[in-house]
Amino acid sequence: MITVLLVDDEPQILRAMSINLRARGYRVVTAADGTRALALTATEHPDLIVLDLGLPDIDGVEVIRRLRSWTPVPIVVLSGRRTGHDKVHALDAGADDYVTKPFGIEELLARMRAVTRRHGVREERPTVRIGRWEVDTAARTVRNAESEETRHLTKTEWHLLTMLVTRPGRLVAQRDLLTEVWGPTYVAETHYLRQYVGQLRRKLEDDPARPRHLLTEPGMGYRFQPEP
Amino acid sequence: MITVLLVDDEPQILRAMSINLRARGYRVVTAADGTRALALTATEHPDLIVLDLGLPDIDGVEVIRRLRSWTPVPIVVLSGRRTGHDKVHALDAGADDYVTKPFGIEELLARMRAVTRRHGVREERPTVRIGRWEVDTAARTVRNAESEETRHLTKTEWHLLTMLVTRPGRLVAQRDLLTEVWGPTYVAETHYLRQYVGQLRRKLEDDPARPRHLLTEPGMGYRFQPEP
DNA sequence: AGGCCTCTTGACGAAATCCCTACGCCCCGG
DNA sequence: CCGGGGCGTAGGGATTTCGTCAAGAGGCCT
Repeated sequence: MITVLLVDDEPQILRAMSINLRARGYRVVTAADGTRALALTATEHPDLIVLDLGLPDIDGVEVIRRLRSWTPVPIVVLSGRRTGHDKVHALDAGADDYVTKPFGIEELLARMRAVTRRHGVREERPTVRIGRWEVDTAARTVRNAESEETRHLTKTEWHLLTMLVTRPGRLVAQRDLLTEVWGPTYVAETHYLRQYVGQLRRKLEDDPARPRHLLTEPGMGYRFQPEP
Repeated sequence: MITVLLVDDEPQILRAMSINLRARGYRVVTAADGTRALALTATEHPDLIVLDLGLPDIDGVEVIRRLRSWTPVPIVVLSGRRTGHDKVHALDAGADDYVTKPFGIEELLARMRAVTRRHGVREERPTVRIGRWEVDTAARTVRNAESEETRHLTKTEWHLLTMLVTRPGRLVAQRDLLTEVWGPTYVAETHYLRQYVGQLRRKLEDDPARPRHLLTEPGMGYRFQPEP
């Protein structure tokens, strides 16, 4: 699992971005100022740092400089200022890429992927095997381990599947699945689960009628059983 | 262990919810007003806050706002008011989820699980040993400590077993088991207990006829005896 | 508008679980 | 010796829950 250190002085932004990144399978550590950012980089060894330049204690560019004195960890900079100066200074100091606010989460994710790839961060994607299929919940792809065959999953199918595979071996209660995927008003609609689990089995299980990885626990919920 | 800060101005509710949450393995800290809630958040570093909006000193939404100025800790809001305004204000201020009174404990627990999960709070596994079996009541798994063998328990079996293993070494009265698992109208149906305890023994005890961990206390109830 | 994809909803046989009855055992006191 | 209370085991019918087919509803792109 890839660890990202998020550095921003606004708690709301930290919160929103954390939720998004965790949903994509990243492990997220947050810091609200430069001091903590430097400390956490040392203790948590993040694979990637996403850094807002406007920090309360230390100037963002200075943070980059201090990091670069001892670690080559990739750094993606965020900044609200549109002037190019920041960008130049940040890149000079050793940042790897730069995103200007306001930005879409997809843009940030794309930059993060690009930077980690360039740095050869162990492409240890949070990929999961279901039979002969390789499921990458971060990239949202399913492809056959041998051939180049791929499977397409819909948004709802991904949501449901992610809920299951991120808790390998654990029972996930029907209630949890329904509230998370369809919303709290759907807690009683268990037939949605049957419907969509059935679809996932048809797309991913070798023998959909005898599932080996997407298991039913009658009356309780479902369980993703990883390969032994 | 996950620490939950419970904030509510009614002592009975605090007490009832504390008991329930502790039985599920949470560590619980309580506060009866906003001032204490803010102070305890700083000193106890809870992993999750469950907050009633109607507080005697500070408005609940204001409490959320003050918390959010410095911490991204997940917040689940409780409110008796049915109007949507509260909900919107609370979520705007930075709450993560919302439960309207009256609510079932299961619903609250589901929301708590969803929120802590989204925030990447790591849930420890209260795993219990019964002979050569390792029982994980959170994941709902039973697996052999040496081999990869597993045992499957049904919903009712899990319910009953959880009641026993969460009170290690203590006698659990027949009436308590029946009330909790089958409901208050079944307090006289002691043969259900014999039936299901028998099934659990066959699945978990080395010698079901001579149980060493799921013990009968004739006329009173049953007791889970942990390994020495 | 038309077609495609996805989500929602209904219906029904199949499977798993639960509920319930029956029966035998042990211990104890009458 | 007998009978009763409490316990453990077995088995089958009843009920709930599940899987799947099928089709309608709604959104989005062409």
